[in-house]
Amino acid sequence: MPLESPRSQYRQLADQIRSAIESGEYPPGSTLPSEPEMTERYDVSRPTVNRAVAILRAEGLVHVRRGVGAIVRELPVITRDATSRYEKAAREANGSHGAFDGEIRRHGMVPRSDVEVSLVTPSPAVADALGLPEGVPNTIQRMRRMYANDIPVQMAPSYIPAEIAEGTQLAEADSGPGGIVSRFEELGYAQARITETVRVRRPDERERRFLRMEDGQPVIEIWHTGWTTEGRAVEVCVCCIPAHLWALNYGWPVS
Amino acid sequence: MPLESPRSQYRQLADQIRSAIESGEYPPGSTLPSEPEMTERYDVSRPTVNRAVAILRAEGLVHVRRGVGAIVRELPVITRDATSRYEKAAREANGSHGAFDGEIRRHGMVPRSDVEVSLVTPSPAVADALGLPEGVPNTIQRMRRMYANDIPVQMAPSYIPAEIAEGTQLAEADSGPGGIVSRFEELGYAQARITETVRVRRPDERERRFLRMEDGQPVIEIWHTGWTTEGRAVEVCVCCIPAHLWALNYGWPVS
DNA sequence: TCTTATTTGTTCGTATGTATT
DNA sequence: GAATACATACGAACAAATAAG
Repeated sequence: MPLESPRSQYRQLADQIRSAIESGEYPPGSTLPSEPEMTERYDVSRPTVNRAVAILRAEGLVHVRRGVGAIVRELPVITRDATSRYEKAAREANGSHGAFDGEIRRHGMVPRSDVEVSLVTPSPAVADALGLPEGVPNTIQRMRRMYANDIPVQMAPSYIPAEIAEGTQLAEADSGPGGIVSRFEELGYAQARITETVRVRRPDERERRFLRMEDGQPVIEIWHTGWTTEGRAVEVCVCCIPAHLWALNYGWPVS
Repeated sequence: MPLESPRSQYRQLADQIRSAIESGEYPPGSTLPSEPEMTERYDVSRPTVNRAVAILRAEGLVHVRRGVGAIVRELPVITRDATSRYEKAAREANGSHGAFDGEIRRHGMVPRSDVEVSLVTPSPAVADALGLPEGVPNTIQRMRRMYANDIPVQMAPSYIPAEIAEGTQLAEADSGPGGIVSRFEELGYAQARITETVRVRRPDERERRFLRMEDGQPVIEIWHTGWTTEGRAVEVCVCCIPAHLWALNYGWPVS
């Protein structure tokens, strides 16, 4: 590979492979040529090839497994419509259990999710968001792990004051039709206002492993808070999703 | 450095340096020890040190200049409050020209922005978003480059149908008090509803250079659309910001 | 189950180039 | 111009995961 000075070889190689992927030469599910093969084909060293592939990994374009190779990813971009996902119609459409189900079904994929419910001592940040005292086991955690076509796409622990949730379906794994938002309504804690804070960061090891994320790939973290008309925060959800898989939609009236 | 097998040396080293930064051992503005120095101190090869530093760069923690070293960044996280930034009060507070000015001032920093106005043929995506025919120079582009304390923090070209903007202050570099949203109001195209789509991606070369971004660092791209009560899209803004510098806030009533 | 070939992950030592001071 | 510091690249080697027999 002839090297044009301003652009490094590994970057040029990454560009070339990316083009090949986008042109369909390497379709989703196929593997790229092995590193030794590309070493020869492009006349560069193996570390250089490895570094080029690392770029594509960080972009979410390929998915590498040792002993197998670099597999081209299918890239179903999932749209999360924040505004409509908390409307009753969207939550209960097609018999969906909550917003996520409808979201994935709309993209023609099959949703699945696990929920683990437990009584926990919330982190200071969560306690603060809920207006609860710190360091006390006063919160129900609903740890949801979500999949689309069996691919992990979201990890989202929700936190609810135990005072509200205990003894109700909010503290059960199956939250029933319409998801927990519908349960809040029935319990007299209808969510009247939503706020969300969006940040991009690197995943921690646990998240990286669960979401099967490549090195260098960022996640989007959404702190989602549901408020009653009285201004009480009744639910905080810390949603963690692979950045390359999702697009977020928001819409609101200008007052 | 003794190597624990499951975690690579360069990752361990990155962790160590990160901790040192967070503990204040290397305060913002200071430089890390040089690579040869760390090579010796941690007893690893220089490429390994380089790779560890690359992680910190991608995280936005340090900023590397050849011939100088790795400089620890100050990390002022700027909050972009999407809901309130289009309210008149916020836009015109402190004599601010538009939402951005107020946003930066609120963080105790000094805002500055350049605007270049030109008549352009919009990309298909922009034309589509505005409901205009493609391939025709029918759009006013307001290319804004924004700075906080003279650090580039945002690149945001706005697109307005030429039919609306031409001959008005919308087509001038200085959009006047309250920013262009106020001008739309005066022209009878008050924005009644906002939609935003958020995506995370790698910056292109131009963006990377302007925003002084390190290798591997993602940007947030926000497609912002302003709609009139009649449902006409009168403004599309493609906002590009370094992901590590910003947090986005949204809030809306549940209907 | 064990073995072997394949493939990627990581690291080293070394060398050269380029930007800055 | 010289010294310093990072950027990139090569070749080699061994480790670890996987697949096939």
